[in-house]
Amino acid sequence: MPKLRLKPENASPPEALAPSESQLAIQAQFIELFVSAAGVLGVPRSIGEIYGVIFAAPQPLTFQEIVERLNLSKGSVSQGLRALRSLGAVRTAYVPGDRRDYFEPETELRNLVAGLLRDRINPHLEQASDRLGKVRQQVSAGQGLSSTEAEVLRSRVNKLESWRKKSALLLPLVAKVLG
Amino acid sequence: MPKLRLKPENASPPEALAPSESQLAIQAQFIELFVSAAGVLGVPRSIGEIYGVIFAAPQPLTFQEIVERLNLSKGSVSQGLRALRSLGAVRTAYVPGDRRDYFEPETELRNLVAGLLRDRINPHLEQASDRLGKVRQQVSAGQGLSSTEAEVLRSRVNKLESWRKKSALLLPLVAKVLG
DNA sequence: TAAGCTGTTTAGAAAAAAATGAACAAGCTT
DNA sequence: AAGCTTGTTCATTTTTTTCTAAACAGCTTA
Repeated sequence: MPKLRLKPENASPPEALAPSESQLAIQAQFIELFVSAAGVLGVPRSIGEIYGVIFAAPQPLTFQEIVERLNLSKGSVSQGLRALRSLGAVRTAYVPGDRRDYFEPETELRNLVAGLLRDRINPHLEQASDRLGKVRQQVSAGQGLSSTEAEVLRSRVNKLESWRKKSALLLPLVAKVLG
Repeated sequence: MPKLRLKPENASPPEALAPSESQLAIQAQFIELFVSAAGVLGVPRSIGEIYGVIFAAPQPLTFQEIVERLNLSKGSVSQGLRALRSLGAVRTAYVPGDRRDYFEPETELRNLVAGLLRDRINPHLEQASDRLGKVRQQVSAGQGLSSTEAEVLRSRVNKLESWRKKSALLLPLVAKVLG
């Protein structure tokens, strides 16, 4: 008989028992929810699954538990957890006398949104600011444009500038409402 | 000598002349900007290009002009324009005596954001509401949970509910600030 | 009604993104 | 130090998304 890949059940570390059937059903619902959210946010499905399974767990989960419950490869889980930590969406919890990492969810919307803004939105906004300056220059210097054309282009650049300002106004407001 | 694929230059329809060099440079800058924005929003690059080229043009563009300026296939442009129209990001402009469609950009941030919310966010929020009800039910009915575990899960569900409420609060506010 | 435009649809190719799995590092334990 | 355990890295494979090209539909004019 080949190796059966049994879990070592005797040396009892402090991890959760195998989830009951109803726990599994609940977990599945949570995961669905976050997978759908991942779709909206444009992040990989697996990241939604990982956050979901952590969010659905009453206690912090180990890396190994995440891998087993989701049937994902270690590689995917490792990468997914890295992304989630960088967003501040999961934290590691310390468990005395256990070398393994335990993961628990950040549940404050304010902090989750802040992470998204920091990691995904802000860098692009800054880059956009640079580009916008460049466009403005070129439009000013523009040769070979009829004056009405030049006028339209200037107004387009001004529109963009006003978008930028409104965004800059909006983001702090978002933070405030969520806090 | 094989066919040279000349544009018929004699029958002069009301479309713009070939853009000058500086117009091309300006156009390129605008396009870069919107391609980058497409990245943030998670829409295909080609859609960013199409919106960009329309935004950069002092006059409305024809389908054919978009195809030529971007070196995209007719298929991509057709699909991209459909998506942009569905978002309300481009409109068709009527030109008397011309059978072709002319495209011009929606430039009000308020309307652009409204389109995104309508097409991309709202459907997911509604779906999330449904799922959330389901989870709540299952957590209430949940067997095989210790009472502390059940307590944590209930609080997680409540968190989700509060996220939903805050989002519902936030979206109108966004509309207001942008208007 | 044939022939020419204008644009749409869609099967399949090409490109991009995501997931896997095997090698590897780092830390314990014996 | 040899052998676990825990997790990371990264080259490769798989899956998904995006783009293309060719057929086609609907008008308009000859």
